[in-house]
Amino acid sequence: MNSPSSIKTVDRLVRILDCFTPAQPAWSLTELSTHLQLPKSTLHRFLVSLETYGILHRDLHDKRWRLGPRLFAWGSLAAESIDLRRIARPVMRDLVAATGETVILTAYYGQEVICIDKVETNHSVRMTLEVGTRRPPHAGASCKVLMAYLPGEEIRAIIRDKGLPRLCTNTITDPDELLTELGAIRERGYAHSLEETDLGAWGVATPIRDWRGEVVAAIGVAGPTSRLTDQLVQQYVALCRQAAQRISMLLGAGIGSRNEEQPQTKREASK
Amino acid sequence: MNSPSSIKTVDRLVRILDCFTPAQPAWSLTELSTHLQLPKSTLHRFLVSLETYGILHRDLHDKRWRLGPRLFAWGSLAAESIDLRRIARPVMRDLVAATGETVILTAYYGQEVICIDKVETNHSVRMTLEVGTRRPPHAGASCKVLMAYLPGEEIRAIIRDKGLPRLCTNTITDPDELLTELGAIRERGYAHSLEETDLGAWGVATPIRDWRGEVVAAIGVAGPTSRLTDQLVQQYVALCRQAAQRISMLLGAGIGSRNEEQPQTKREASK
DNA sequence: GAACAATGTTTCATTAATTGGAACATCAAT
DNA sequence: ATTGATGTTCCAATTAATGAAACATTGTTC
Repeated sequence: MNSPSSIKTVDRLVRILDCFTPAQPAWSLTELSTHLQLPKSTLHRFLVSLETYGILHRDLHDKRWRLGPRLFAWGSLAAESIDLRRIARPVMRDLVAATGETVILTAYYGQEVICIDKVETNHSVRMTLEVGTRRPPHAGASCKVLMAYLPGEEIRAIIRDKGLPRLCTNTITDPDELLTELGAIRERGYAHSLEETDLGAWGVATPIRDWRGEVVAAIGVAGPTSRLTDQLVQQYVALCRQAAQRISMLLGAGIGSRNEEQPQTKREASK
Repeated sequence: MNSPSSIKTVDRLVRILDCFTPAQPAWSLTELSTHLQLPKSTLHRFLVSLETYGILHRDLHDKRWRLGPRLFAWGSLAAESIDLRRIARPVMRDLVAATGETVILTAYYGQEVICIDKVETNHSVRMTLEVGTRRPPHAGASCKVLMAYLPGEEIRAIIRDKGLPRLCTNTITDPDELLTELGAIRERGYAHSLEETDLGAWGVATPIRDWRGEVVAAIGVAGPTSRLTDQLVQQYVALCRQAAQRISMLLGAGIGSRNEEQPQTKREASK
């Protein structure tokens, strides 16, 4: 869950803030104290300190602690740093229109896959994944495709550190089986999944590359099994791949030797 | 800018993270070091520590530091705690449709006004304010209306701590003038502004109240002066007020004596 | 391509800040 | 009024953060 960093106070801070999840977004002091195995006095000092800056917020109504507006502000700013979103959004909208299913944009960070953006379909029965949600990398199409293009070292680290917990009926829990699957994904250039993360859900996903050809994100289509047929899957894979390529292109991928030849050439000719 | 809290490391952390703004979203170690007057070694330890958790992110391309994905994740979660957004959104959309101008939802926190949500109009010339942006409370319709309903103590504190910096031609920079204006806003029940924050921009705003009758947010309409006429302003004020009332109603306001029976003893901070 | 300059990283003795047990305060329920 | 639970403050012990300086890396100039 948490590897130690160079500043212990930061470690604690992260441990505290990470307790706030969609499942439990509000905590009382005592609850947190027992959950984190931290003395109430220490925790209390942290909470009050964090409240000073609006990082946490004590609800006047139920007297519980929640994530505060400062995090909201920082988070919004962090989102702007990801200009990938701005670039990908129109393409994602097109993909939703073409497939009639929810489209998600994901990236890998720190042994987790985070949902950067989503565009939902209008179908009343639809796949939904909240923006900002983090998931383990071994289950689901978007997760697997991102994992597939990590360095082998990193893949082994994930399996070692996080294990392969079963999230749903078809989650791959055997390391060897997963490695084989990741190899297959690299070969095919896309990943698909069926009930690996949620019952009644399927997904396909393809990698997005930056100007260096590095996989920096994934775009995925996901929906309920009720609308699933084999032909559709192949169609969706093709559309998804096109979308990924369009985004990659916008990120400067495939311009060829544009950045390969530059290093020698000095632009400072006027000097 | 920063009042001391009970944990110094948290103070530093906030000071560091607050350097990342829309104006300067990326910093190098040396830049930050000189800006914050912190030794490079100390700062370096912080940055590396924060990177461990994805709170900051070192861009591989330009080697600069930016806000990281974990803040994005926490921010998204913090946004969910503000269920005001979910409630207000449909009303905001209606208001955009009725006025043809951008509508913003704002709240007061820690001597600042933060933009919680926005719905933009389709006009090519339009008012835009990014979600998550923080502004001083003394200029602009939304800001002023939120300020107007703060306790007098808090209003004085803002003027004392932050001053009244001039942001645009019509910014109110005189304390007495501002207090008079805030009184007028309370009497009228809405605020309006013309070029107080941005050249060529106007705005009107009305307060949103929760089930206790407390002002918890503001809804505002804003646009370019090119589309402004006096009749329109009055029309927009009426529409804006209706919208605020609809949202307040949805928050449980005006259900009658539900919470009115509580004695009017305000829990003044008896410190 | 050697020398230089600028930026980034590590080390470690000194110093200051965090810690947490325990005492105290507040609140709700009976 | 009494009890129990939750929240808040205190302070001596000890740990953890500090930052000057040495070191390493990267990029630029001649």
